[in-house]
Amino acid sequence: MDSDKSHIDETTPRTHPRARRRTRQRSVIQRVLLEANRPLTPQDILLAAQARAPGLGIATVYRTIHTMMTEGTLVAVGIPGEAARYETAGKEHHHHFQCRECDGVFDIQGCPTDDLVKLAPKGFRLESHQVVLYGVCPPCTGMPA
Amino acid sequence: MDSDKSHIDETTPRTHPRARRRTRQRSVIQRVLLEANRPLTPQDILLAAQARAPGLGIATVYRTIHTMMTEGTLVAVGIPGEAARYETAGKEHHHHFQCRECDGVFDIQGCPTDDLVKLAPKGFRLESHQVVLYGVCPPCTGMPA
DNA sequence: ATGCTATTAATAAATCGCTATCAGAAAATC
DNA sequence: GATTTTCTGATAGCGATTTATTAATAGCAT
Repeated sequence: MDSDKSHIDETTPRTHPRARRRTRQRSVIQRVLLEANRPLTPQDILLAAQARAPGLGIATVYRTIHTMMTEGTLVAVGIPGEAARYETAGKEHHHHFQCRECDGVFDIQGCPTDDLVKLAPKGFRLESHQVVLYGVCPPCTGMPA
Repeated sequence: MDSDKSHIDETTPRTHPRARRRTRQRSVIQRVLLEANRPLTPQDILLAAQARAPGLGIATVYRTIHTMMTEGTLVAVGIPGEAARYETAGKEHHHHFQCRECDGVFDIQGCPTDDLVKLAPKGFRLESHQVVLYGVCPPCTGMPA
């Protein structure tokens, strides 16, 4: 019984669980993130998920975020001066737009990568970049969604 | 005594002083910011300034930052996931590079503004933008400064 | 169904960045 | 140099975000 586990190579030291379980809370949070199609704050996630999983706690949101980040199914999106937001991994290279009215962050496509690469001065090894556009989103300009 | 002040129009409600004094601490902090030529965190400022003003406290750094921001001689620079940094105002439009080794932030010149403007999707009113390049700075690549 | 254990909700507590407080130090003014 | 009032340093406090704790709940394998 006990010797059966002795050969298991724990190369991935898990902070949390060793065998994942499919819980209602986790499913709902994952669905919220998938359907949002834009980066959400932990609070955003909590609010949206509580509609489908009453009683959901903020700690579970953070735990699920960690789990998904570890799995590689979620990535953090940082916006200057803001708490981290999270969006599903696997999207193609893109950047973000933040509305100064509602503070919402939206995905935008396209990127003048070549032009940005040229900005790196001599001696600086460029590895990645990030663009954030600021302004007002359609709903906040009075336009219908 | 009291009536003398009654005619003063306090249109600018000062959080802090009304008549600035030239103190050693303030001079040193301002010099640090001017000579840095790149955005510094309050902690950066504190460390650099303490060399020239022993005993300098963090509160004074924050106070001076506020004072200078109010004066318009300092602007805040936000880097995703980082505390605010500050650099002297008046520079022309530019962006920043952050070293993932030392976390230092450096000014870079040039900006493909036209290309970035095109990224804003229909219905989004673009007002400003920010570019952050990530990589390794010259000193951290082993190169001499 | 039962048992094992991952998971959860609630909440306490730790961080972090920044601000307020206040007595003493030090500019500016006389 | 004495006076006045700003300025400073030390530290407590605050708001926001994130993590740890813990007893109870609920997947999942048997």
